[in-house]
Parts: sequence; structure tokens; C-alpha cells
Amino acid sequence: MGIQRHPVSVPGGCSACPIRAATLYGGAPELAARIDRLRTGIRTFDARRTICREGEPVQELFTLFDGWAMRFKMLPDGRRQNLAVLLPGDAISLSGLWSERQEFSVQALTPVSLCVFDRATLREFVRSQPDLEWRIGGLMAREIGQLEERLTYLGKCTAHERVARLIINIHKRLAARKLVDGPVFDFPLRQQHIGDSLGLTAVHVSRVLRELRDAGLIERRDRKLAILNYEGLEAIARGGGETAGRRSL
Amino acid sequence: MGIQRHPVSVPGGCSACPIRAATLYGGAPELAARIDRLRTGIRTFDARRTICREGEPVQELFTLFDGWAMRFKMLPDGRRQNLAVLLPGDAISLSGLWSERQEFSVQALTPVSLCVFDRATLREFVRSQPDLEWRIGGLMAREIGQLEERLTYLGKCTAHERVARLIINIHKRLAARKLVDGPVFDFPLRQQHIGDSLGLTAVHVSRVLRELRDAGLIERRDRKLAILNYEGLEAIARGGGETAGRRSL
DNA sequence: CGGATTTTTGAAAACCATCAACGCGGGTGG
DNA sequence: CCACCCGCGTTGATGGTTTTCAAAAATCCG
Repeated sequence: MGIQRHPVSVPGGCSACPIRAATLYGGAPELAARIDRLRTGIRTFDARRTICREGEPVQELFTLFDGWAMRFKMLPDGRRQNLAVLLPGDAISLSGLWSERQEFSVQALTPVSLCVFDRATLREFVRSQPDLEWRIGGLMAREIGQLEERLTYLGKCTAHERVARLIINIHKRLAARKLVDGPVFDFPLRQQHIGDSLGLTAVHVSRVLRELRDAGLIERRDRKLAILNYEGLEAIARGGGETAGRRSL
Repeated sequence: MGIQRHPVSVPGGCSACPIRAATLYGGAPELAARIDRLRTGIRTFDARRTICREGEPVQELFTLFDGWAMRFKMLPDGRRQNLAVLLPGDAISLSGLWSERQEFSVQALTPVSLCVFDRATLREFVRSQPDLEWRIGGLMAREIGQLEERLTYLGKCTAHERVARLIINIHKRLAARKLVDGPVFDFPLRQQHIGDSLGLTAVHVSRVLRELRDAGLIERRDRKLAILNYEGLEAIARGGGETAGRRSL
């Protein structure tokens, strides 16, 4: 399968959850225990399945427990923009606590398992716990920061810079979750996904990846990716593209 | 000056603030009165002045009381991406409640006046008022939604669609604040600002605006803009660009 | 009026999209 | 076991959109 797996049963509950660090309750074990009791279950989806759809009413909220997923929006004419790659521990839409309807769709990139919460119950709980409320504010503030950074490089960077940044960004996030050890890591994104994330066509992504490979920076096989020259890739991500023979802007 | 002015003295305090509807305390007059007492003052800046700079520690938080401002980020090599046009009533960075350092810079587009709050005081106050905490969460959720929409059209839309959307978006936001009456409204953005907001060069923005003008959709003079054919402009914004002689994607 | 900023325009080139074809591998069913 | 199909990646040729560079015209402001 190529995907790193955690036990689906969650033996010790949220308090013992292996991906706890990245989640709502973070470093607070007593909160974890209480959230544990709120969870209505764990749900699994096959790869490529749609987890929720733009426009639907929000009745449940999810945390991604295992696997990769993609948050995205569709334009009326069928164009698609991916908004975020979701990794284990990520909440799928904190905004759902406030908004009545989904503002985006979510699709599984690999087989996934989600922790499920009832929206009304979680709302009530959050409102009764000012500390948690504050913590959620912090998470949303961070999300705003990340979105603004993505906006920045979507607006101002070349295809090479964007692809390099995406790869490094995912590598960093995986590393922060201890899901990567060494240069090789899982990377289930198809080139179409990369394109829809970065405002490029899949064809062009293919060419860019080829050049990065030819430059000895990365290697892709199976559904894994290896960063062979981290420094070089980072240099491109920062806009010092000379290394790979490109210049612009 | 071309800018709609409110009295700078704020005669009745926040409770009577003419732009109250769009702000933190929204429909809650008793909150307004208490926030009124927290405000440490009103500060003004000339057009083009920098209000705060990326990387600086956050000691004060601001609400834009009058005038236009721009939130933006710089890349190390000098490229600039504008993140948001700020209009009267907008909070400048709610995220600043959580983050220690500014993650962006803010610049005045017109002469502006800001309501100033001490960060530590406001933090404390917010944490003591769970309702306000919740309300701020809602504002941030909305901001996330807006950022995701901008991400979507930055990634997937043509220059014509982007420019049309920007104009319509600003018109709608001004209308919601009752700062526009009829087709003509203040529009102090330079073409460079538009370009840096949409990931385009100022030169290209000039060409696109010219085509929109030639198509009889808009007119610019002074620092004002007129939408002559709202339907047509909206059609372009939605991606039905045939009206202006463009197709793509 | 004079100097600075902003807008406009033209020509050439870069970047990326589009269209189309082919190869590859995995799965399915005959 | 093999043929077939499907999803995915690759490559080439071509054209459109946007950038870049440069210079002139227009506007703003003191």
C-alpha cells in the first residue's frame, strides 16, 4: 500500500493517539480524554472517494486520523483548485464549526480513516471550554498564515518555484509528524493533483518534475518521492532558480 | 480627496460608531461599550505610509476606521503579493491576537485613521469573554473562506476574470458598508496594486482595463471607478468571457 | 510651471496551455 | 495466460497569454 498505518482501533483513546500533537487538544491530556468521549466513531474511505461535497449542510466534523486527503473547490465550468493537502492529525475544516454549509469538497487521496464528531455536540463543547475556543482560534490563525503564504507563491512564483515549494512543504509537514525518516517518503499525489494545487496543467507539472529529476534534485517511483538534494530544491523554492537552469520575473 | 470621511473624534464611542456593523462587536451594543474603553486611541497615517511591517513584534492591534489600506507580503527578491484590500470596519489582522510577530506588512492606500488597541489588554479581554472569543472565531472562519476563494481564482482564472472579480468584490464590500451609492465609487488602487493583488504585471493590468473600458463595462477617472455594465462585468468574472472577446482554459 | 508618479503603447520573448499521440503497468474478464 | 481497458505519465508541436524592456504620454501635486 505504501502508506504508513496507525492502528484503527485507537486503543488508548485520544489521550494515547499517536498523532495527538497536531490535533485540537494538542498538549493537554485532560482535554483529550473529554474529546475522546465526544467522538461518535471512526469512518474509513477508499482512495479517490469523496468525503464531503461543497454546498452540503455541515452535520459532522472530521479529524484526519490516517491517510492523505485533499480539500478543493470546483468552478462552475469544471475547473478545479486544490486548497490544501490534509495529513494525519489535521482537522478537516475548523470553519465548519461556524458555517452551516461546506464551502469546499474533500477527497481521499489514499485509503483514509477519520475521527467523526457531531457538529452540534462539538460546538456546544467548544463553547463550554474557553481554553479550547482559544486554542481553535490559534489553529485558525495559523491556517490563515499558511493560506496567505500559498497565495503569495501562487501569485508571484514560477512553475519551478511552486513545485519545489509544494514538495518541501509536504516534506516538512510529514517530518513534523514523524512520518518521514530519511530522504524517501510517501507521496500519493498524482501530477493532476499537483497541477490543480499550483494553478498549472498536469502536462506542465510533468515537464517541471522531469527537469527537477534531471537536475538530480528529486526522484519519484511508486507512490514515493525522494529528495536527493535538499539544499538545491530549497534554493529553487526560494526563487534562486539558476541551479535548474531557469530564471524569471 | 475623493475619500468618504467619518468624524475622527468618534463622538458616541464605539456604540455609536458608524461602521460598527462590520467590526468585532457587531450587533452587540453592550460589548461595544466595553471595547470602547479598551481602545487606547486613534492614529492616522498619510497615504502610502507603512502601518506595520512583516517580522516586527505585535504590540498593538488595529481596526481600520476610515480610509483604505493594503495587507501584503514581500518575497526576499522584492516581489510583492497583496493579500487583502482593507476597508473601513475591517480588523487588521485578527491573527495578531495569537501570533507574536507580524506575518505581513500593511500600507495605507489613502489617508487612514485606525482604532488602536494594546495587544495584551485585548487578549486578556477576549479571553474573559467567551462570546467574543466565539465571534472572533466566526470572523476568522469567514476570512479563511475568502482567502480560499481568492486562491481559487488566482490559480484558475485568466487575467480578465481576475480583474473583473476584484472590481466586483470591492464594489460589493463597499456596498455592504453603504459607502457606495450608484455606479461610481472611490477606487484608490493603482494598477501596480491591482497587479500585485492578482499575480499580474501592472503593464498587463493596464491592457486588461483598457479592454474592459473599450467593451463599455467600466470607466476610470480621478481615483474613482464606474461600473457601466454590471451584468457584463459579472459575466466575465464568472468565466463567461465571450462578452469581452477572450476565451481560455 | 516642474518633477515625480502613473498610465499607455509597442515589439519581442518567455512561459505555460492546448492538442494529440504513445508507452507503461495494473487489473479484469474471457 | 493473454487481450483489453483504464489511469497515469511522457513527449512533441503549436499557439495564446502574459512578461519584459523601453520609451512616450498623461496625470498628479506642490
